[in-house]
Amino acid sequence: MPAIRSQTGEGGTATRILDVGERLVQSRGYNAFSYADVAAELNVTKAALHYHFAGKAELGEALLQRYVTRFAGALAALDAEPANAPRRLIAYSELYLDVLRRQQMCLCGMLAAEFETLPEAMRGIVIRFFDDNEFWLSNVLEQGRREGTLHFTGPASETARFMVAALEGAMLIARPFGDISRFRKAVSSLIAGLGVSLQSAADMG
Amino acid sequence: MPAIRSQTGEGGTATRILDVGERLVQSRGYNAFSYADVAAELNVTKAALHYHFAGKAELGEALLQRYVTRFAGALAALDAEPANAPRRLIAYSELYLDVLRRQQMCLCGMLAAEFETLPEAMRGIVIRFFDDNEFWLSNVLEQGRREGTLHFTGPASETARFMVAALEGAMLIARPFGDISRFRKAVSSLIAGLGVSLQSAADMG
DNA sequence: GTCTATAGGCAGATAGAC
DNA sequence: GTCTATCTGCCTATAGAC
Repeated sequence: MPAIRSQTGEGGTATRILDVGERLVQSRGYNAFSYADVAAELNVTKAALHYHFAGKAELGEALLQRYVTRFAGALAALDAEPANAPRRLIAYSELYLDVLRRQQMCLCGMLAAEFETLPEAMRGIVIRFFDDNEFWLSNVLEQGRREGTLHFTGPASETARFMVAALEGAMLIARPFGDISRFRKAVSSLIAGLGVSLQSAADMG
Repeated sequence: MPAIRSQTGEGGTATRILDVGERLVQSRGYNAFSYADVAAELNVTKAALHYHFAGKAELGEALLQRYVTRFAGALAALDAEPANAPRRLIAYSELYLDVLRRQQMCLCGMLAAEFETLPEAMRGIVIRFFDDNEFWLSNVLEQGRREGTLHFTGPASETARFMVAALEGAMLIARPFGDISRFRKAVSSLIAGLGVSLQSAADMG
Protein backbone atom coordinates (compact mmCIF):
# COMPACT_ATOMS: atom_id res chain seq x y z
CA MET A 1 0.00 0.00 0.00
CA PRO A 2 2.14 2.86 -1.19
CA ALA A 3 -0.63 5.33 -0.43
CA ILE A 4 -0.74 4.37 3.22
CA ARG A 5 2.98 4.21 3.79
CA SER A 6 3.46 7.56 2.09
CA GLN A 7 1.16 9.25 4.56
CA THR A 8 3.74 8.66 7.22
CA GLY A 9 6.69 9.76 5.12
CA GLU A 10 7.57 13.08 3.51
CA GLY A 11 7.72 13.38 -0.24
CA GLY A 12 6.78 10.01 -1.72
CA THR A 13 5.02 10.03 -5.05
CA ALA A 14 1.67 9.05 -3.55
CA THR A 15 1.91 11.99 -1.18
CA ARG A 16 2.76 14.39 -3.96
CA ILE A 17 -0.20 13.09 -5.97
CA LEU A 18 -2.45 13.72 -3.00
CA ASP A 19 -0.99 17.20 -2.57
CA VAL A 20 -1.57 18.23 -6.16
CA GLY A 21 -4.98 16.56 -6.33
CA GLU A 22 -6.09 18.22 -3.13
CA ARG A 23 -5.05 21.65 -4.35
CA LEU A 24 -6.78 21.15 -7.68
CA VAL A 25 -10.04 19.98 -6.10
CA GLN A 26 -9.99 22.89 -3.68
CA SER A 27 -9.54 25.41 -6.47
CA ARG A 28 -11.39 23.84 -9.41
CA GLY A 29 -13.63 21.18 -7.92
CA TYR A 30 -13.73 17.40 -8.16
CA ASN A 31 -15.44 17.38 -11.55
CA ALA A 32 -13.02 19.87 -13.07
CA PHE A 33 -9.75 18.14 -12.28
CA SER A 34 -8.30 15.16 -14.12
CA TYR A 35 -5.55 12.59 -13.89
CA ALA A 36 -3.97 14.42 -16.81
CA ASP A 37 -3.80 17.64 -14.77
CA VAL A 38 -2.10 15.94 -11.85
CA ALA A 39 0.26 13.94 -14.05
CA ALA A 40 1.36 17.00 -16.02
CA GLU A 41 2.13 18.94 -12.88
CA LEU A 42 4.24 16.11 -11.48
CA ASN A 43 5.91 15.32 -14.80
CA VAL A 44 4.77 11.73 -14.73
CA THR A 45 2.26 9.86 -16.88
CA LYS A 46 -1.34 9.11 -16.06
CA ALA A 47 -0.43 5.44 -15.86
CA ALA A 48 1.88 6.18 -12.95
CA LEU A 49 -1.03 7.67 -11.05
CA HIS A 50 -3.08 4.54 -11.59
CA TYR A 51 -0.33 2.57 -9.88
CA HIS A 52 -0.79 4.57 -6.69
CA PHE A 53 -4.55 5.06 -6.86
CA ALA A 54 -6.79 2.67 -8.75
CA GLY A 55 -8.98 5.41 -10.17
CA LYS A 56 -10.19 8.94 -9.77
CA ALA A 57 -12.76 7.89 -7.17
CA GLU A 58 -10.07 6.25 -5.04
CA LEU A 59 -7.78 9.26 -5.36
CA GLY A 60 -10.65 11.53 -4.39
CA GLU A 61 -11.49 9.41 -1.41
CA ALA A 62 -7.85 9.26 -0.29
CA LEU A 63 -7.23 13.00 -0.51
CA LEU A 64 -10.52 13.73 1.20
CA GLN A 65 -9.77 11.29 3.99
CA ARG A 66 -6.36 12.82 4.49
CA TYR A 67 -7.83 16.33 4.58
CA VAL A 68 -10.47 15.44 7.15
CA THR A 69 -7.94 13.61 9.30
CA ARG A 70 -5.53 16.51 9.13
CA PHE A 71 -8.30 18.94 10.04
CA ALA A 72 -9.29 16.81 13.01
CA GLY A 73 -5.66 16.85 14.07
CA ALA A 74 -5.62 20.64 13.92
CA LEU A 75 -8.70 20.78 16.14
CA ALA A 76 -7.10 18.37 18.60
CA ALA A 77 -4.02 20.60 18.65
CA LEU A 78 -6.21 23.59 19.53
CA ASP A 79 -7.74 21.56 22.36
CA ALA A 80 -4.30 20.71 23.69
CA GLU A 81 -3.40 24.35 24.29
CA PRO A 82 -5.08 26.10 27.20
CA ALA A 83 -7.14 29.07 26.00
CA ASN A 84 -10.49 30.67 26.63
CA ALA A 85 -13.36 30.06 24.24
CA PRO A 86 -13.08 33.31 22.24
CA ARG A 87 -9.44 32.62 21.55
CA ARG A 88 -10.26 29.12 20.42
CA LEU A 89 -12.83 30.48 18.02
CA ILE A 90 -10.33 32.89 16.53
CA ALA A 91 -7.77 30.12 16.16
CA TYR A 92 -10.48 28.05 14.48
CA SER A 93 -11.25 30.81 12.01
CA GLU A 94 -7.55 31.00 11.23
CA LEU A 95 -7.73 27.46 9.88
CA TYR A 96 -10.22 28.67 7.30
CA LEU A 97 -8.20 31.79 6.64
CA ASP A 98 -5.13 29.72 5.83
CA VAL A 99 -7.09 28.02 3.07
CA LEU A 100 -8.52 31.25 1.72
CA ARG A 101 -5.10 32.89 1.57
CA ARG A 102 -4.12 30.28 -1.01
CA GLN A 103 -7.26 31.36 -2.91
CA GLN A 104 -8.76 27.98 -2.26
CA MET A 105 -12.11 26.80 -0.97
CA CYS A 106 -12.53 24.49 2.00
CA LEU A 107 -12.30 21.05 0.44
CA CYS A 108 -15.53 19.88 2.02
CA GLY A 109 -17.34 23.09 1.16
CA MET A 110 -16.37 22.55 -2.45
CA LEU A 111 -17.46 18.92 -2.33
CA ALA A 112 -20.73 19.90 -0.65
CA ALA A 113 -21.58 21.87 -3.78
CA GLU A 114 -20.72 18.89 -5.98
CA PHE A 115 -22.24 16.42 -3.53
CA GLU A 116 -24.78 14.93 -5.92
CA THR A 117 -22.06 13.93 -8.39
CA LEU A 118 -19.61 12.46 -5.87
CA PRO A 119 -18.66 8.78 -5.62
CA GLU A 120 -20.65 7.26 -2.80
CA ALA A 121 -17.55 6.62 -0.70
CA MET A 122 -16.73 10.33 -0.63
CA ARG A 123 -20.14 11.50 0.50
CA GLY A 124 -19.99 9.95 3.93
CA ILE A 125 -16.62 11.53 4.61
CA VAL A 126 -17.88 15.00 3.68
CA ILE A 127 -20.83 14.56 6.06
CA ARG A 128 -18.50 13.46 8.82
CA PHE A 129 -16.35 16.56 8.35
CA PHE A 130 -19.27 18.84 9.08
CA ASP A 131 -20.40 16.71 12.00
CA ASP A 132 -16.90 16.82 13.49
CA ASN A 133 -16.67 20.57 13.12
CA GLU A 134 -20.06 21.13 14.69
CA PHE A 135 -19.17 18.86 17.58
CA TRP A 136 -15.89 20.62 18.22
CA LEU A 137 -17.52 24.05 18.06
CA SER A 138 -20.31 22.90 20.37
CA ASN A 139 -17.74 22.06 23.02
CA VAL A 140 -16.04 25.43 22.65
CA LEU A 141 -19.37 27.20 22.88
CA GLU A 142 -20.22 25.33 26.05
CA GLN A 143 -16.83 26.17 27.46
CA GLY A 144 -17.53 29.82 26.71
CA ARG A 145 -20.90 29.65 28.38
CA ARG A 146 -19.34 28.19 31.52
CA GLU A 147 -16.57 30.80 31.48
CA GLY A 148 -19.04 33.58 30.84
CA THR A 149 -17.01 34.62 27.80
CA LEU A 150 -19.61 33.67 25.18
CA HIS A 151 -23.32 34.45 25.18
CA PHE A 152 -25.90 32.65 23.10
CA THR A 153 -29.33 31.13 23.58
CA GLY A 154 -30.55 27.63 22.80
CA PRO A 155 -28.48 24.49 22.39
CA ALA A 156 -24.78 24.97 21.62
CA SER A 157 -25.08 22.52 18.74
CA GLU A 158 -27.47 24.82 16.93
CA THR A 159 -25.18 27.83 17.19
CA ALA A 160 -22.28 25.61 16.18
CA ARG A 161 -24.12 24.57 13.02
CA PHE A 162 -24.86 28.16 12.24
CA MET A 163 -21.21 29.08 12.64
CA VAL A 164 -19.96 26.36 10.32
CA ALA A 165 -22.50 27.40 7.71
CA ALA A 166 -21.62 31.07 8.03
CA LEU A 167 -17.89 30.39 7.73
CA GLU A 168 -18.29 28.11 4.72
CA GLY A 169 -20.57 30.64 3.06
CA ALA A 170 -18.17 33.47 3.76
CA MET A 171 -15.36 31.50 2.12
CA LEU A 172 -17.54 30.60 -0.82
CA ILE A 173 -18.30 34.24 -1.57
CA ALA A 174 -15.01 35.84 -0.58
CA ARG A 175 -13.12 33.81 -3.16
CA PRO A 176 -14.90 35.05 -6.33
CA PHE A 177 -14.42 38.60 -5.06
CA GLY A 178 -10.76 37.86 -4.38
CA ASP A 179 -11.27 39.68 -1.10
CA ILE A 180 -10.04 38.04 2.10
CA SER A 181 -11.28 40.99 4.17
CA ARG A 182 -14.82 39.85 3.38
CA PHE A 183 -14.09 36.68 5.28
CA ARG A 184 -12.42 38.50 8.16
CA LYS A 185 -15.44 40.76 8.56
CA ALA A 186 -17.76 37.77 8.56
CA VAL A 187 -15.71 36.28 11.38
CA SER A 188 -15.99 39.57 13.25
CA SER A 189 -19.76 39.58 12.82
CA LEU A 190 -19.99 36.00 13.97
CA ILE A 191 -17.92 36.52 17.09
CA ALA A 192 -19.61 39.83 17.83
CA GLY A 193 -22.88 37.93 17.76
CA LEU A 194 -21.58 35.89 20.69
CA GLY A 195 -21.25 39.04 22.75
CA VAL A 196 -17.51 39.46 22.52
CA SER A 197 -15.53 42.03 20.56
CA LEU A 198 -12.48 40.87 18.66
CA GLN A 199 -10.38 43.28 20.70
CA SER A 200 -11.52 41.89 24.02
CA ALA A 201 -10.96 38.39 22.71
CA ALA A 202 -7.37 39.27 21.88
CA ASP A 203 -6.87 40.85 25.30
CA MET A 204 -8.16 37.87 27.22
CA GLY A 205 -5.77 35.02 27.91
CA MET B 1 -32.76 35.58 -31.52
CA PRO B 2 -34.88 32.66 -30.37
CA ALA B 3 -33.34 32.78 -26.93
CA ILE B 4 -34.46 36.33 -26.31
CA ARG B 5 -37.92 35.99 -27.74
CA SER B 6 -38.54 32.84 -25.75
CA GLN B 7 -37.92 34.69 -22.52
CA THR B 8 -41.13 36.59 -23.16
CA GLY B 9 -43.13 33.53 -24.20
CA GLU B 10 -44.12 30.39 -22.33
CA GLY B 11 -42.83 27.05 -23.47
CA GLY B 12 -40.60 27.62 -26.49
CA THR B 13 -37.72 25.22 -26.99
CA ALA B 14 -35.14 27.78 -25.91
CA THR B 15 -37.01 28.32 -22.68
CA ARG B 16 -37.24 24.61 -22.02
CA ILE B 17 -33.52 24.27 -22.65
CA LEU B 18 -32.87 27.03 -20.14
CA ASP B 19 -35.21 25.36 -17.65
CA VAL B 20 -33.49 21.99 -17.84
CA GLY B 21 -30.02 23.49 -17.94
CA GLU B 22 -30.72 25.67 -14.93
CA ARG B 23 -32.00 22.76 -12.92
CA LEU B 24 -29.01 20.60 -13.85
CA VAL B 25 -26.49 23.30 -12.96
CA GLN B 26 -28.21 23.93 -9.64
CA SER B 27 -28.12 20.28 -8.72
CA ARG B 28 -24.91 19.00 -10.35
CA GLY B 29 -22.87 22.09 -11.16
CA TYR B 30 -21.76 23.72 -14.40
CA ASN B 31 -18.89 21.28 -14.95
CA ALA B 32 -21.03 18.21 -14.38
CA PHE B 33 -23.82 18.89 -16.86
CA SER B 34 -23.59 18.42 -20.60
CA TYR B 35 -25.45 19.17 -23.79
CA ALA B 36 -26.17 15.44 -23.96
CA ASP B 37 -27.93 15.57 -20.57
CA VAL B 38 -30.18 18.43 -21.61
CA ALA B 39 -30.88 16.96 -25.04
CA ALA B 40 -31.81 13.55 -23.62
CA GLU B 41 -34.24 15.07 -21.16
CA LEU B 42 -35.97 17.10 -23.87
CA ASN B 43 -35.90 14.26 -26.40
CA VAL B 44 -34.02 16.32 -28.93
CA THR B 45 -30.48 16.04 -30.27
CA LYS B 46 -27.44 17.99 -29.18
CA ALA B 47 -27.44 19.69 -32.59
CA ALA B 48 -30.83 21.20 -31.82
CA LEU B 49 -29.39 22.80 -28.70
CA HIS B 50 -26.59 24.34 -30.72
CA TYR B 51 -29.20 26.04 -32.88
CA HIS B 52 -30.58 27.88 -29.84
CA PHE B 53 -27.32 28.44 -27.98
CA ALA B 54 -24.00 28.57 -29.80
CA GLY B 55 -22.17 26.59 -27.15
CA LYS B 56 -22.14 25.54 -23.52
CA ALA B 57 -20.66 28.85 -22.44
CA GLU B 58 -23.47 30.77 -24.11
CA LEU B 59 -26.12 28.49 -22.61
CA GLY B 60 -24.53 28.93 -19.21
CA GLU B 61 -24.45 32.68 -19.59
CA ALA B 62 -28.08 32.79 -20.75
CA LEU B 63 -29.48 30.67 -17.94
CA LEU B 64 -27.42 32.56 -15.39
CA GLN B 65 -28.59 35.90 -16.74
CA ARG B 66 -32.19 34.75 -16.63
CA TYR B 67 -31.79 33.51 -13.06
CA VAL B 68 -30.27 36.76 -11.82
CA THR B 69 -32.90 38.84 -13.59
CA ARG B 70 -35.69 36.71 -12.17
CA PHE B 71 -34.21 36.98 -8.69
CA ALA B 72 -33.97 40.75 -9.02
CA GLY B 73 -37.63 40.73 -10.05
CA ALA B 74 -38.53 38.78 -6.93
CA LEU B 75 -36.72 41.33 -4.78
CA ALA B 76 -38.53 44.17 -6.55
CA ALA B 77 -41.82 42.39 -5.89
CA LEU B 78 -40.96 42.24 -2.19
CA ASP B 79 -40.23 45.96 -2.25
CA ALA B 80 -43.60 46.64 -3.86
CA GLU B 81 -45.53 45.20 -0.93
CA PRO B 82 -45.62 47.22 2.27
CA ALA B 83 -44.07 45.30 5.15
CA ASN B 84 -41.76 45.87 8.06
CA ALA B 85 -38.13 44.87 7.84
CA PRO B 86 -38.38 41.56 9.74
CA ARG B 87 -41.16 40.41 7.46
CA ARG B 88 -39.12 41.34 4.42
CA LEU B 89 -36.22 39.29 5.73
CA ILE B 90 -38.43 36.27 6.23
CA ALA B 91 -39.85 36.66 2.73
CA TYR B 92 -36.29 36.89 1.47
CA SER B 93 -35.30 33.68 3.20
CA GLU B 94 -38.32 32.01 1.59
CA LEU B 95 -36.74 32.62 -1.81
CA TYR B 96 -33.81 30.48 -0.73
CA LEU B 97 -36.10 27.94 0.85
CA ASP B 98 -37.99 27.49 -2.41
CA VAL B 99 -34.73 26.45 -4.05
CA LEU B 100 -33.72 24.13 -1.26
CA ARG B 101 -37.09 22.37 -1.29
CA ARG B 102 -36.28 21.20 -4.81
CA GLN B 103 -33.04 19.86 -3.35
CA GLN B 104 -31.11 22.40 -5.35
CA MET B 105 -28.38 24.88 -4.54
CA CYS B 106 -28.62 28.58 -5.23
CA LEU B 107 -27.34 28.85 -8.81
CA CYS B 108 -24.84 31.54 -7.92
CA GLY B 109 -23.69 29.73 -4.80
CA MET B 110 -22.97 26.70 -6.96
CA LEU B 111 -21.17 28.81 -9.53
CA ALA B 112 -19.20 30.56 -6.80
CA ALA B 113 -17.68 27.20 -5.92
CA GLU B 114 -16.81 26.56 -9.58
CA PHE B 115 -15.84 30.19 -10.16
CA GLU B 116 -12.28 29.50 -11.27
CA THR B 117 -13.44 27.24 -14.10
CA LEU B 118 -16.26 29.45 -15.40
CA PRO B 119 -16.29 31.20 -18.77
CA GLU B 120 -15.27 34.81 -18.24
CA ALA B 121 -18.70 36.11 -19.25
CA MET B 122 -20.37 34.18 -16.44
CA ARG B 123 -18.09 35.42 -13.70
CA GLY B 124 -19.22 39.02 -13.82
CA ILE B 125 -22.86 38.01 -13.57
CA VAL B 126 -22.23 35.87 -10.48
CA ILE B 127 -20.47 38.81 -8.83
CA ARG B 128 -23.35 41.10 -9.69
CA PHE B 129 -25.82 38.69 -8.10
CA PHE B 130 -24.10 38.92 -4.75
CA ASP B 131 -23.74 42.69 -5.03
CA ASP B 132 -27.45 43.03 -5.80
CA ASN B 133 -28.43 40.85 -2.87
CA GLU B 134 -26.21 42.75 -0.48
CA PHE B 135 -27.57 46.05 -1.71
CA TRP B 136 -31.17 44.94 -1.29
CA LEU B 137 -30.50 43.56 2.19
CA SER B 138 -28.67 46.75 3.17
CA ASN B 139 -31.79 48.74 2.40
CA VAL B 140 -33.98 46.41 4.41
CA LEU B 141 -31.56 46.56 7.34
CA GLU B 142 -31.61 50.35 7.25
CA GLN B 143 -35.38 50.29 7.11
CA GLY B 144 -35.37 48.09 10.19
CA ARG B 145 -33.00 50.41 11.99
CA ARG B 146 -35.27 53.38 11.29
CA GLU B 147 -38.35 51.41 12.36
CA GLY B 148 -36.61 50.15 15.44
CA THR B 149 -37.44 46.58 14.43
CA LEU B 150 -33.86 45.48 13.71
CA HIS B 151 -30.78 46.02 15.84
CA PHE B 152 -27.23 45.78 14.60
CA THR B 153 -24.02 47.76 14.85
CA GLY B 154 -21.78 49.08 12.12
CA PRO B 155 -22.66 49.71 8.50
CA ALA B 156 -25.74 47.92 7.16
CA SER B 157 -23.71 46.73 4.16
CA GLU B 158 -21.46 44.69 6.40
CA THR B 159 -24.32 42.91 8.12
CA ALA B 160 -25.93 42.41 4.71
CA ARG B 161 -22.80 40.69 3.43
CA PHE B 162 -22.71 38.50 6.47
CA MET B 163 -26.32 37.50 5.94
CA VAL B 164 -25.83 36.53 2.30
CA ALA B 165 -22.80 34.46 3.25
CA ALA B 166 -24.62 32.75 6.10
CA LEU B 167 -27.63 31.90 3.94
CA GLU B 168 -25.50 30.56 1.10
CA GLY B 169 -23.46 28.52 3.53
CA ALA B 170 -26.56 27.15 5.21
CA MET B 171 -27.90 26.04 1.82
CA LEU B 172 -24.58 24.53 0.89
CA ILE B 173 -24.51 22.33 3.98
CA ALA B 174 -28.21 21.59 4.37
CA ARG B 175 -28.34 19.92 0.97
CA PRO B 176 -25.83 17.09 1.58
CA PHE B 177 -27.62 16.36 4.83
CA GLY B 178 -30.95 16.39 3.01
CA ASP B 179 -32.24 18.41 5.92
CA ILE B 180 -34.19 21.58 5.22
CA SER B 181 -34.64 22.22 8.93
CA ARG B 182 -30.94 22.97 9.11
CA PHE B 183 -31.55 25.90 6.84
CA ARG B 184 -34.62 27.04 8.76
CA LYS B 185 -32.68 27.05 12.00
CA ALA B 186 -29.89 29.04 10.40
CA VAL B 187 -32.46 31.63 9.35
CA SER B 188 -33.76 31.72 12.91
CA SER B 189 -30.26 32.27 14.27
CA LEU B 190 -29.64 35.01 11.76
CA ILE B 191 -32.85 36.87 12.51
CA ALA B 192 -32.47 36.33 16.24
CA GLY B 193 -29.08 38.00 15.92
CA LEU B 194 -30.89 41.12 14.75
CA GLY B 195 -32.78 41.25 18.00
CA VAL B 196 -36.09 39.93 16.78
CA SER B 197 -37.70 36.57 17.45
CA LEU B 198 -39.33 34.79 14.56
CA GLN B 199 -42.58 34.84 16.50
CA SER B 200 -42.56 38.59 16.99
CA ALA B 201 -41.66 39.02 13.32
CA ALA B 202 -44.72 37.01 12.36
CA ASP B 203 -46.89 39.00 14.73
CA MET B 204 -45.82 42.36 13.41
CA GLY B 205 -47.54 43.69 10.33
C1' DG C 1 7.53 2.42 -10.03
C1' DT C 2 7.26 4.46 -14.37
C1' DC C 3 6.90 4.14 -19.13
C1' DT C 4 4.52 3.57 -24.15
C1' DA C 5 0.62 2.45 -26.42
C1' DT C 6 -3.98 2.01 -26.82
C1' DA C 7 -8.75 1.07 -25.82
C1' DG C 8 -13.54 2.85 -25.33
C1' DG C 9 -16.38 6.45 -24.11
C1' DC C 10 -18.21 10.94 -23.81
C1' DA C 11 -17.40 15.81 -24.28
C1' DG C 12 -18.40 20.08 -27.18
C1' DA C 13 -19.01 21.24 -31.74
C1' DT C 14 -20.00 21.49 -37.08
C1' DA C 15 -21.82 20.36 -41.88
C1' DG C 16 -25.43 19.60 -44.46
C1' DA C 17 -30.01 17.16 -45.47
C1' DC C 18 -34.86 17.70 -44.61
C1' DG D 1 -35.96 23.96 -36.18
C1' DT D 2 -34.55 19.51 -35.97
C1' DC D 3 -32.27 15.71 -37.77
C1' DT D 4 -28.09 12.33 -39.08
C1' DA D 5 -23.49 11.87 -39.40
C1' DT D 6 -19.14 12.95 -38.18
C1' DC D 7 -15.00 15.24 -36.19
C1' DT D 8 -11.66 16.23 -32.77
C1' DG D 9 -10.25 16.13 -28.36
C1' DC D 10 -10.06 14.80 -23.66
C1' DC D 11 -11.50 11.65 -20.28
C1' DT D 12 -10.73 7.30 -17.30
C1' DA D 13 -8.63 3.12 -17.56
C1' DT D 14 -5.73 -1.11 -18.89
C1' DA D 15 -1.93 -4.13 -20.89
C1' DG D 16 2.49 -5.03 -21.02
C1' DA D 17 7.57 -3.57 -21.64
C1' DC D 18 11.43 -1.85 -18.98
